[in-house]
Amino acid sequence: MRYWLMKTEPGDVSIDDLAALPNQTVAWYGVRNYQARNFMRDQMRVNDGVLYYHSNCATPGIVGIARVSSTAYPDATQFDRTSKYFDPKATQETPRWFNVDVQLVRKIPFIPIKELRQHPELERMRTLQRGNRLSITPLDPAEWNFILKHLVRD
DNA sequence: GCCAACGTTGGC
DNA sequence: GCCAACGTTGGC
Repeated sequence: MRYWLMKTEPGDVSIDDLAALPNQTVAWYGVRNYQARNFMRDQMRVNDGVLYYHSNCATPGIVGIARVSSTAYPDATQFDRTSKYFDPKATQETPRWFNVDVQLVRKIPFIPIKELRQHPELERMRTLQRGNRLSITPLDPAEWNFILKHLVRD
């Protein structure tokens, strides 16, 4: 069982958008970075833990807990000419991009990135590293446990 | 296969 | 809106 932090822009699929979707599940489409793709395709398993993170917004931070609810399958948007994620080099026979499904477990009280930065236990988190731009990053179990035990208040 | 130019990400 | 950091592209 692995743990992940997955970024989304709230204008794209916010935590409330996710909560309103059928089965509270979303296909994690649109990832066009090979490292992030490989995490989904090669390492993610059903029931892996996910921290749902809002990025590129006024107050970035963790907004919910989710889980991986499918293994990876070809990202449908790569074949869709009308999608901004269309990839002319991808074919049905040799898809280039993959995604998993992510299902909401529960919304949590907002944990801003500012607060994450205050804890030495989390200083090695990939998301907090300078220059990090990966939208999907692995979390140490220790980091996951620390956040759930000490930072999640409900 | 190098590497400069370019585009994107994302915190601030 | 700025800009540092990074990934990708494409000419050579």
